[in-house]
Amino acid sequence: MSDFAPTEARLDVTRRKYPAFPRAPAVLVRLIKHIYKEIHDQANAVMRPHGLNHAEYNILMMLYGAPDNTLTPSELAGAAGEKSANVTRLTTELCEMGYIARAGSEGDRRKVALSLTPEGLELIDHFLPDIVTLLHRQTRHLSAAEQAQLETLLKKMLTGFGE
Amino acid sequence: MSDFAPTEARLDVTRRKYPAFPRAPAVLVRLIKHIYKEIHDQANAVMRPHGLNHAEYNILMMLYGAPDNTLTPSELAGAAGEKSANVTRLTTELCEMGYIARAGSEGDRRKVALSLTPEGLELIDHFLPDIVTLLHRQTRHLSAAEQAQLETLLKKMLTGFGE
DNA sequence: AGTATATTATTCATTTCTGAATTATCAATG
DNA sequence: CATTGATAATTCAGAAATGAATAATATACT
Repeated sequence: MSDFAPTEARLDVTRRKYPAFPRAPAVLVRLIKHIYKEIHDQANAVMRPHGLNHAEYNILMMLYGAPDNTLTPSELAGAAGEKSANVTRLTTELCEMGYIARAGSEGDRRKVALSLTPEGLELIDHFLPDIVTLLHRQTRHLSAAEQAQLETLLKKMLTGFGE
Repeated sequence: MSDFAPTEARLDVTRRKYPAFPRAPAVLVRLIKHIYKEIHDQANAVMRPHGLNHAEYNILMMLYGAPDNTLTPSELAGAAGEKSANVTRLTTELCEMGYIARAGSEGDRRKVALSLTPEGLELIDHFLPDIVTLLHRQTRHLSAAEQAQLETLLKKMLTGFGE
């Protein structure tokens, strides 16, 4: 599942037909796609026994990391990398499950405050060990130095992605 | 759209509450998620005028890079990182659009051969300039050396991801 | 104050994806 | 050659995500 050689071979074929196709950027994009899909699938598998999926896990963790365990839907969208329409759906479901609560914001009445409930916090404590294991597994081939280096490079890549 | 500082802040909060949460792996995973989502959105936007989405683009490019412009559905699933059920749907649609063709495989009658049609090849030639531009834009902050380094590290991360 | 512009969140129809069967073929073994 | 177990592709129902439109509130400007 992790043999990247065929991808390289395909890229060579592509470049023979279309020499302007930039090898390194294309490899990077394909690698990131493959890694993301694995991360996504594995997170889904780990979270399933807890009754959640990857997206819901992310929403909860963004709130867990927020001051006061509270964010607005649009902050949550940015933090979790979800479209706002999707955040509405996900948070509505999480509300129904009792893990987060919705409240109007006093300062700006357009805004909505989404907060973890005690049940949500309890759930997080319950699944975090599995996630920690998963994170270690997903990075186990990289030394601490390599992780730091990779972090630097990915941040650089992300810089100004939207312009 | 590319300010990663809030993510780091959230991670610090998380680690104060739950010290075992591994900082570097979590950052890497979140970075990859963010970059992938950007890549996905931008590819969707670029391909839309051509009547395709990111997934369909990928399917076509995997065939473009294959010997004889032909792959089986399961090869395609591995190459494009899509679930096989999804490959069936995507390729059926691409067949209906006339960009690829389905044929039974002679050697093994369980297999199906999916090939680019001349129309498919023509379409690819037509959209590739836009994709090349996009790929350069997405990696423009990285030097050639950095791209090579990043490639090495991502490959290392991907190694044995599935075990 | 009144009007135009921007932001926030949601809704809705549609598209896209997933996981769990199901069907068909192949390969190996007794 | 009959049976068992793997592999390939598809189907299907349900889940998840998207883009475009809407409603409500806020901000800036004249």
